[in-house]
Amino acid sequence: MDFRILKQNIGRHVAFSDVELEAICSRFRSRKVARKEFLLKQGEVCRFEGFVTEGCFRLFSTNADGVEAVLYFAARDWWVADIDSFTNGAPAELSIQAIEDSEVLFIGKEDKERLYADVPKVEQLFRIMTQKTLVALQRRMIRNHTLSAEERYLHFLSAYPDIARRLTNLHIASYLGITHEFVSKIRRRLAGK
Amino acid sequence: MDFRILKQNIGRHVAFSDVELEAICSRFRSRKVARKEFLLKQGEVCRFEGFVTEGCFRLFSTNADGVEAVLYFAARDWWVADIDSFTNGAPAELSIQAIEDSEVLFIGKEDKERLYADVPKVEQLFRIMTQKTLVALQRRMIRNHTLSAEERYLHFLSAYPDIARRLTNLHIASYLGITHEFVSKIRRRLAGK
DNA sequence: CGGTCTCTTGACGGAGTTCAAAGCTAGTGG
DNA sequence: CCACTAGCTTTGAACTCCGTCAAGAGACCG
Repeated sequence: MDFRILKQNIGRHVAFSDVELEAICSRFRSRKVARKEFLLKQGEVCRFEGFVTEGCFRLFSTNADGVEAVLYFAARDWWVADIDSFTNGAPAELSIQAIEDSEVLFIGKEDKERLYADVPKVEQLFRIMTQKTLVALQRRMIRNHTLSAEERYLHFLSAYPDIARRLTNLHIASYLGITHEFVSKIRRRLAGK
Repeated sequence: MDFRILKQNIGRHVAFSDVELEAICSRFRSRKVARKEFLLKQGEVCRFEGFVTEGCFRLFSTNADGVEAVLYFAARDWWVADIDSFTNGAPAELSIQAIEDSEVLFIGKEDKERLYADVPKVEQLFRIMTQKTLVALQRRMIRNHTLSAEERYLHFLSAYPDIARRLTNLHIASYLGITHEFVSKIRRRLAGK
């Protein structure tokens, strides 16, 4: 049970005392997830928020035709959840699947409520984290509207080199919103330089 | 100075007493903004969060080639700000321009800090609002990866009919990430049905 | 080995862009 | 009330980027 990464992650957003950090961590439980195993399946209710301490996940949505769209990848130091489903009990629009053998620290709804009560500053923590996530997604949205597939591919590689190295073209394509065949063609073009 | 809309908007997310609502509203100031006027220009620091009570704005980013990408439109009952610039003082990546003669209630950083101190539940309010915005943007990201331009156009019309009616094809195109000529061609296709 | 999954390649097609021209408003000032 | 302009919309032809389909070549794992 390695809570150091979680503490560092939290400390990057809001300053907590050691006592508070312990109080926060004590609400989380650890869980191992095997490669290809699902933490959450679209349509279920998401009963946790998770923090990845090892491995890597993909969060994706499957449409009526069975086509998957990856919303993002979550390696060590990332959070995973279907926010709307977790907070409102709605059926999840996302599936969360391990790409590698992984390990997650997770917290349920009741424990999170108690956490808000025990350590009020946690409210601020999640506000700030959500805000940063929103800003990052806004930037990505704008990139998607102004960059070509090749530029988006290069940006992804340079922004997340450690994650990209572990992914198949299929996954990267699904994240970029293009076909894996075209990813292959982009790679060839780039190789010839 | 019509604070009713603001109170209703806030009340939809978190329950406040009348006293608290007054305390919140007292921190906001009203301002009229003429059509085509800028509330914020890319590169400046965003010194406010705004709530639109009348009219309509566009929030967009201009890239090195001068191409504009609309992030979203904000009519009555929407919030406007460059979040990252407002909270961290970074140069804004967004411009905010009035599309019509408009009216905004805005709050500066110091007043917002005081508000957090006066009414702690406001922290929760902004966490929840940010969360809902994030979820909506996640859904839009997935739609952009799975729907065609025509489907995205139709979705926009049905999701925001009142806003869409007031926009030019140029604005809609920039929001959808396509050219305004193609919007025109989509409309023709749809008319022939 | 043998099967499954991934990557590459190519021919073809279609969705969306670019560029240029012309017609349509709607506001503006005389 | 008309004339003028500036901005918006439409249209078409040529072009590009990217998707689809199909096939084959690795690569990995039991």
